[in-house]
Amino acid sequence: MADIARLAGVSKATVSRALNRSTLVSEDTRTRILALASSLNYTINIGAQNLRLKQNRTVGVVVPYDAGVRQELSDPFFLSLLGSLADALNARGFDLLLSRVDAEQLDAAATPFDTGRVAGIILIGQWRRHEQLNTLAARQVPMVVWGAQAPQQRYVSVGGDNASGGMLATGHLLAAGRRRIAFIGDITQAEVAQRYRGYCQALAAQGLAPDPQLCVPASFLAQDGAHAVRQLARRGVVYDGLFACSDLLAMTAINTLRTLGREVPRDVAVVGYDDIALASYFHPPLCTIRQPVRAAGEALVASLMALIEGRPAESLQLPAELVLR
Amino acid sequence: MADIARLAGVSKATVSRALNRSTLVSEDTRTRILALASSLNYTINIGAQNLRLKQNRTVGVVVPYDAGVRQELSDPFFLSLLGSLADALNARGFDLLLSRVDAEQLDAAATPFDTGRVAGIILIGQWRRHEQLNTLAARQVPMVVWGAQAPQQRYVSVGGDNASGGMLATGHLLAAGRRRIAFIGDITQAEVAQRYRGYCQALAAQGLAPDPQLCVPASFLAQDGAHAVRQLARRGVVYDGLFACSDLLAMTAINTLRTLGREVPRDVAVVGYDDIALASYFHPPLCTIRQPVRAAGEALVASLMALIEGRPAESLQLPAELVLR
DNA sequence: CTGAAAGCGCTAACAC
DNA sequence: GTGTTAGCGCTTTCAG
Repeated sequence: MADIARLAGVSKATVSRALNRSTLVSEDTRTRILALASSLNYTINIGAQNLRLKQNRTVGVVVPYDAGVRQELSDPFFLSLLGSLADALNARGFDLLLSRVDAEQLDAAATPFDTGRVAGIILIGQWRRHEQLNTLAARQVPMVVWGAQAPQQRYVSVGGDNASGGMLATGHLLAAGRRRIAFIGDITQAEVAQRYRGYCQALAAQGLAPDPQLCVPASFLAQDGAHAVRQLARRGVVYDGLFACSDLLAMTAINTLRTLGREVPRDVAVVGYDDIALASYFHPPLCTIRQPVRAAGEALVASLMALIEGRPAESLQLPAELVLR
Repeated sequence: MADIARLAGVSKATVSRALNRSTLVSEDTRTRILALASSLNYTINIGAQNLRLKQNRTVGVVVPYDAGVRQELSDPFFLSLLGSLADALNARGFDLLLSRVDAEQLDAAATPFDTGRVAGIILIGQWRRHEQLNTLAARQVPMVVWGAQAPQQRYVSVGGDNASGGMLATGHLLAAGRRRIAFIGDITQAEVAQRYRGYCQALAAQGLAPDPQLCVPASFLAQDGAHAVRQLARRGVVYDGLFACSDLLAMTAINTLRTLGREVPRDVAVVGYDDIALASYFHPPLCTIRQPVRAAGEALVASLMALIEGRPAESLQLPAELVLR
């Protein structure tokens, strides 16, 4: 900026004003400065500007990883959520700083905030240790979390309506005449637990009780769909419907059912969750519960903006929708 | 930092030294300052530190979008590449700033660099306008691009070996006895053009000539796989093999073949490209060309680090690998 | 309308 | 060992 000032024969102050389109600078000095700046590919240094203005137009998006697995960022649902966050932030003139933290050390998620890198944090992905989030919130870290609402939660969350999703999925299978419906998912995860609750409610509405033999634990790793189906086979339990808590689980489950000689949907009807892009290309057509990714990104960003500006923000549940295929 | 200094009864300089683990500070003042800082959740403000040190440990990852479609960031291959970039950068203590630019305005990709936000740029995704990249490179923007090597390119690129990938895919189909092999892909894209070249070479090795009737244009949008298969049907052209330039195209192509009453792989054998996670769960099993995502992220970051540190960096091609399923 | 000067939070000579 | 001071690139009073 000093260079531009020298070349234009004015002071740094005038250059600053011209570049910020202040009205306190004459028409022709402004155009002269602007021309000079663009010819030199000069742009205001945001770091210095932030320092001076004590502002910050960057948001941190944090995705936890399992220290053990150290797997790639690979869940299609979270990946597409990330894309929608990028768009929602860009639209508001915010940058997105992506970082990954150990799922057990969630307090590390606040580092980019503590170091002044970002104005707030959006947390997406899977983890447990909810109490660490409360600790962060107590520290006044502006933060919005994707996921289920916990009973004692002191932070703002945005999530899908998992209970309703579970009901829709199970209700659809029941409506198709299925009566023995298996459930695949990790019910120690809050979101999955809510889907399981919806599952139980839908069964109860038909006067059916959930059979614990039909509930199989599974992580969000795709291959667990295969494990779960084999587990059901080992248990020797009879079933004609299957509700999988992600589309990836549903797909591997379907392939495994096929290798076990069971035809989908004739022998076992399957419903997945998320409605990832690939669900519509799968064969047989995969019926699923859509999570509104676009709206989710928007809502997460809108809530975070409120927190950053000191306005209150409510936790939110977005509607789940049954996609028939 | 001033607060900490006051509370510890020392100067800001001492606090700075203690926090940076300088040896010029006595053992017990250091521990006292460190304790104070952590109890207050205080961390050095990176923005101010960067300004003072004229350094920057952030890298910009830029993903172009089509202004028309304004689609979500959704290509599974680029998404997983993004994940591997996040890991590779994190491992080096760098942050990742994600931004999206209009594919027609690639010069905007340099904005985060011009504004001093990032030390360099990694560009992934699809675009045309290669000449804009040369312009950026001429401006000395440290930049590494994922993709094909162009003849007159003045920037550093890292990409897969597309010619070899095309040969492997086609060679596999030929080895399976297929002789009429369709090609689906947008050969105006440099990477796809190279795959097409590999396709032609593999055919030539068997004394076959490529039939233009068998080459169908398609974008990377998944549904184009369906369009392409219908196009082939309209042309009334006979084929028993199909090489699709992405797994998504292959999957929609397969589903469309099925609706047209053609069985895969009996009537038409199919090979895809990328080896995205879902390829292994697809039915029928999808044979594909693997792009080494992990190595790609590493290589992109390593090359960018070289450029940032003023070392030379060579453009690079990573080996393609045939995945049989 | 424009310039001089102070200061955002930090670090690195240079003193002591 | 520790403190003083100048300055990274910017904005913004306050004077002119």
